[in-house]
Amino acid sequence: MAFRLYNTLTKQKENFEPVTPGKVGIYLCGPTVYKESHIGHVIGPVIFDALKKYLTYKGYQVKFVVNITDVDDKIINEAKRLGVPMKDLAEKLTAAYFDALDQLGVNSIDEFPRATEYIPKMIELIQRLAEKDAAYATETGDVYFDVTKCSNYGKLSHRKSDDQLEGSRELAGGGKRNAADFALWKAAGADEVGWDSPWSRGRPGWHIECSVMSMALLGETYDIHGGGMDLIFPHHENEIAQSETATCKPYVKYWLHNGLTRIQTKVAGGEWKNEKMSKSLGNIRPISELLEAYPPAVIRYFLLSTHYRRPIDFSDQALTDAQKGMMNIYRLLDRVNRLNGEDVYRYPCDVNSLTELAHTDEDHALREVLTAGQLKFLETLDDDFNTAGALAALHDLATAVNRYIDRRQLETKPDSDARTLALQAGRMITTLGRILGVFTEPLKSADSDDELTEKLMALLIDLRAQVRKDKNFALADAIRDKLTALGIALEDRPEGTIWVKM
RNA sequence: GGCGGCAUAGCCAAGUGGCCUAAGGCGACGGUUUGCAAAACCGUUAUUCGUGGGUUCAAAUCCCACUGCCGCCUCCA
Repeated sequence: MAFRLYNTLTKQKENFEPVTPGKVGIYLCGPTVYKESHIGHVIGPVIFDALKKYLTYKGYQVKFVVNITDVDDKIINEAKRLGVPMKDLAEKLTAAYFDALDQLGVNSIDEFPRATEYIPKMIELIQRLAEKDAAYATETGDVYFDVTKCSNYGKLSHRKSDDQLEGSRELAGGGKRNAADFALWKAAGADEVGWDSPWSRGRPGWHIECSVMSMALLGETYDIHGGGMDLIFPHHENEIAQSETATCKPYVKYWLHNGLTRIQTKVAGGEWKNEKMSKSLGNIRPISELLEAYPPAVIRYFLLSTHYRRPIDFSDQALTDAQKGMMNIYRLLDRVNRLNGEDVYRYPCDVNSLTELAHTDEDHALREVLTAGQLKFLETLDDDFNTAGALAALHDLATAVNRYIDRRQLETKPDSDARTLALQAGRMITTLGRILGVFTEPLKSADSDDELTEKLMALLIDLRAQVRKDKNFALADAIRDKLTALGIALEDRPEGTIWVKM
């Protein structure tokens, strides 16, 4: 089956065919760094990081760019409020953003261009527009894009600008030819950061940096541009207008928009409702807070467990449930590791060995389930990158492997080939998971255990084994119950007792 | 006021014309296993997909109306 993606531009799923065969360029709108990043800022990176990994798996050579908007009115105002230079504020917040991405396993982004590094190129683009009379300067030194010079303005958001303007928009700035015209360049106040330009000492408008940086790094026509649904209008609409008017070429082939993160907010009257998380609504949950409360792998899994175009509601309940579900697979992976004294994460599944190792009917049945699961996983992703469906396929596989280990009683009967088959089956799960950046390594808990804890737990388990041997079950159970109260679960398994933190 | 999206079990969530008497997860309830647990496995938990019409041999999936929620039109990932 061909890989299909939903394109906001055409409002339908389309077969994916890159502009240049074999190569894919992806640009994702990154943060404006004026306040700490919240959960909504990482959903795009996680989704598109997974998408790049999938495209790479499919054999494409992918270049993935995420911008950092480090000059903007909001940053200037926030820096003023804090009494720090704009640059320092932007750098500090950018570093925090990078740290969050790193923790979430977002490691496939090739370039993070910063707006301040592309000012000359922005001025160039504005000049190109001015030559075509699509950009005009006002008396105050601001420069606007004239939307009437773009014949298909509104093609992405599917709205006609005339319909929108009835009493809704203030003509901020003044001097505009049309109400829908947007700023390409803004004159700076005396005490504000600014760059010299033919029109005024000033700074770029909001949309220009994405057009310039994406085209500089990916070409004037590239494959995929992503962002949150809230960016469709005006941001992406304006990007298209200014880019295509300047180049007379199609700007982007596939526009992908992810659903917004919602969170419960208490509204006037004391009721709760789910609404978009955004800085201006004041209901943000910083990503740093979340990364302390949950293992980053859980957040990544949670974000991928809903189709990317749907809004996703964040709550502790939802994250806890996701973690529990995810643990099922981690437990299975631990189980095959114990069985083989091997690392299931380290090597990919050796598909040929599945056939070589299969002897009994049970073995062959497992092999068939694995093949079917792999197919389901990949086919599901091919249909508009349905990560939720793909993760379901991994759960099916985990259940099948658990069942296999149970039926073949591998924990009590040493059957080397069967155990290896179970290991390879586990590796099928990690191999597929790796395509989305999940189940790539053992789950790290928020607080790691030190060596002393390990030794003390070994000691307790040893003592408890002794009293169990003596049939002193009351004492053995007391030890277990008290550990449970401390958040530690003991599991008496055929090969011995293991402990896990709950 | 204009434009758009969504509505699937107790909860989360796939599926968007026939393989659906609808994946997967959480929760719940039985059973196997266990000294007892935990974990794992097996089984049960939506004849039905917001409501009402319509199209079709066939609809959760298409069309119309209605209701509710969300988003955009001003900064937003």
